Amino acid sequence: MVAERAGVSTATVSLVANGKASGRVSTTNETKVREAIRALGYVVDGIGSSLARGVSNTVIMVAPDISNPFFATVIAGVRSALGSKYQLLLSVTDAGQLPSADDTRRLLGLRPAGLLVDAPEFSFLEELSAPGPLVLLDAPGFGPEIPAVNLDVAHGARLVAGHLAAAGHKKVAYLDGTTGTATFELRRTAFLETAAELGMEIPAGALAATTINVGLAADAFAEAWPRWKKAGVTAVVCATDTHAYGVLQEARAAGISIPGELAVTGFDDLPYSRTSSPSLTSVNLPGELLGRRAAEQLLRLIDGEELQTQQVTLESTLMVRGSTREA
Amino acid sequence: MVAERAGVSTATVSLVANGKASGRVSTTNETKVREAIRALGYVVDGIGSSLARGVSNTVIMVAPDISNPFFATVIAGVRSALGSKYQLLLSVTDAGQLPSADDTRRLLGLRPAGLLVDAPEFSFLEELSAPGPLVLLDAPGFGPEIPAVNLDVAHGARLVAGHLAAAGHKKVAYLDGTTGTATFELRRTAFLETAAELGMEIPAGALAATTINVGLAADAFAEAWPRWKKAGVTAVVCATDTHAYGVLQEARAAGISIPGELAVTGFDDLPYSRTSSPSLTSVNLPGELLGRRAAEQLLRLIDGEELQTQQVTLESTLMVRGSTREA
DNA sequence: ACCCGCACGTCAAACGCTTAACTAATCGTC
DNA sequence: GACGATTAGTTAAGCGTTTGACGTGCGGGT
Repeated sequence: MVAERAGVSTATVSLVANGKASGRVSTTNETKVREAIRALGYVVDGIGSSLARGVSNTVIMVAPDISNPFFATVIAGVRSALGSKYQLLLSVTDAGQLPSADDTRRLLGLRPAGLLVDAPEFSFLEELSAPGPLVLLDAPGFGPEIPAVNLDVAHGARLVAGHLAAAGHKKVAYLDGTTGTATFELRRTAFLETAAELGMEIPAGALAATTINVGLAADAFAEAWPRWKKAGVTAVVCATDTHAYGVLQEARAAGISIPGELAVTGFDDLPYSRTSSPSLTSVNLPGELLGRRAAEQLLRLIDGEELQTQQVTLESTLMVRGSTREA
Repeated sequence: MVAERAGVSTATVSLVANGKASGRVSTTNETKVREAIRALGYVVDGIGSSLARGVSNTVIMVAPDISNPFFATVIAGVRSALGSKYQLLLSVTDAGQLPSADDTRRLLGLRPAGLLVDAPEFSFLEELSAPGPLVLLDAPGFGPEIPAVNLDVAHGARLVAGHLAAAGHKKVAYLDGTTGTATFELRRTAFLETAAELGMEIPAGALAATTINVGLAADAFAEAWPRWKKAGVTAVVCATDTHAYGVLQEARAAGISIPGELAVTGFDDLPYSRTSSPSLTSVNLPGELLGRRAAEQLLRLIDGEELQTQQVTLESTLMVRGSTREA
């Protein structure tokens, strides 16, 4: 044990190890303790410490969709804001699955200092007895009483509509993502509304949906294009970049000139969109910022502060690239 | 408290909650306890439980590179093998960074039932006093005494060489990944060796390296291609699919016909490789299996079994596609 | 009747740490 | 030189479980 090696009580060791030594421990003893800690490679036992304090120094982030490259940037933001005081742990669910209530309960049993939840749908958190500090990421559609940091995807969708309208497109198609997901609902409705306001038309049948997958999107586009072309569609708006990749690929295979014959837009601005050919016009979502802000809010909650704003919304930006603009 | 509501002691509650009731608790009491548990929404406190048992029911996986889509499949495998007995938690490091020794120590302070480490380099684990059950993923170059599940990337590289030789390629270029990383070293040396054995030549200057990034790979290829072409190179082997995407993109931009004028191969078989155009010949690595096997080994270690094989190596397969074969 | 074993429960120690409360010693201050 | 204030350090009471050691009845065998 560290205590005996340094010739002090465990209380003193605890004080030193937690940096609460000033005014309680003499410098001589402090160095002795540090010395012993180093020599023995002692690390404060997180379990014991958590039990005594009633809470761990862990922040748990629940995420459903780890394969999304966007997610990595969110994590980076979270980490940078969290610093070294709290240890970030990720709990992932199977792809596309929502976190199970059971799993979540067990997570709470670990007594995290705070919880970050990045799940589009999440029905049961409210039921949980004492959730403790909690911040939702990119989860619109929850009450304003629950702290969240959201992305203004509706705004992004309006930017896309504005951009295409300004470029003179009259008839456009929309390739939707998984229906029923909040973010995709927002993207679609905002786009359709704004398009209508700006005098653009979405011909009958020019709205298709598919799950997120390059190949499926390519198929969906291949199937729909003859109809769309006949209807006079000159631009296709994709609910996510992944869809757009499929469209680009299929369009190239079919010899459709982009953006000459058909303009294509994406959403999410995944890394590949910068370098694809043609490069993809897309709505950039500030992932790193999303993570950072969420973690900052969480830290405030952990410190017992009142949040001046429960709901934070981050703007998205339109990155205009080759798929909608001649080079 | 559950105990008083059911009119029993906490000991009895513990027995029931852990399924150790048979032979110790009467059925009447057991149902009473279960009833109380349900009514109160009681969940065993992980912290208290971990302290008492000396170990938590958590498996921690350390991973450096969460943005790699390959990683998601590994996770899926781990989860499926782990089942619901252990809770999987991920500890990610900043992109490209190795886990810091300090972080790792703190993780051990959480008393995980086991540790899964997916880091190409990891110098200090051996120093850690009592690491407990530990399995390394895809970390060749560690001693055979430390349990690991590895991917036979060398075999994959040989398959690539064989495939190209059989297709009649005489002069090939190699676009390497970050040098110094174990997996890339293995890929390169295995490829170069086999290529030589099979009578293929890597002309001087036909070996370039770049970090993993589509754009950088494209640049590197653009810069090197005139030389390579002059040297008679008819195929370029990429150390990772990401590089290959850059090459494909640049080649298309430059009007190089693939695979007619130049064959391209990748490595990792990322999801996009199936659907790119042309589709990419690549070495498929069994990510899901990697995760599953590693978790299975870990479970054995946790149960105190001896491993019959400390080191497991999983075969990779060559997926021959359009980038090396006319359709 | 008596003893044994069995089924059912509870006790209480232990896990490793934190922290309020307390003691002891030192130091000014009047 | 006595007293409060300050500083340094310890004691011990938890935190919420788990689990081996103990009862305590009760039925069966002799």
